[in-house]
Amino acid sequence: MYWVFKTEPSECSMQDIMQATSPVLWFGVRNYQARNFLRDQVQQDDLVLIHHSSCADVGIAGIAKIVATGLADPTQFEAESPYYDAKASLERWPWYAVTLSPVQQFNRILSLAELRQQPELAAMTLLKKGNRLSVMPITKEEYDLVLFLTST
DNA sequence: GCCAACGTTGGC
DNA sequence: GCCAACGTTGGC
Repeated sequence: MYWVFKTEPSECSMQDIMQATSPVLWFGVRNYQARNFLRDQVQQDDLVLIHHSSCADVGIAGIAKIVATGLADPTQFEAESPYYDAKASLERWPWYAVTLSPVQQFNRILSLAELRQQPELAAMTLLKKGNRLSVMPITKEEYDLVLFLTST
């Protein structure tokens, strides 16, 4: 499948994924709908558009590939972490993480305004007003069109 | 910094 | 189980 992951570049940027020497752990999802996608549908070798959010240059920065799925997000067990969840135990934990390897960093950030100019992308969850999901499925057609835009 | 939109909480 | 109040997200 194809996905968009929302990430704050101050935590995990496309550059971080590019420069890492081993797969990067992508963690911090604390929304049940996004968690369910991550747990139940994200599969090894799926391709992911990496969207930078809450930053100066908002938009899609590149592509990563899923390496491992079904991992426990370690931060849910770390009391000092902002992602700590007191209800999580080693026997029973709610929050999942995956690892990512780089595929390609785009030569520019594709802004939301630019994506919105494409009528074929209007159905993308990422472009919906008020959307807060950090893990969103997209169609192959949407994925291919985003890739095409980076070549224009 | 503003504010719309959404998820979560908690009183009843 | 409803729903108002509250907190958070996130683009602008």
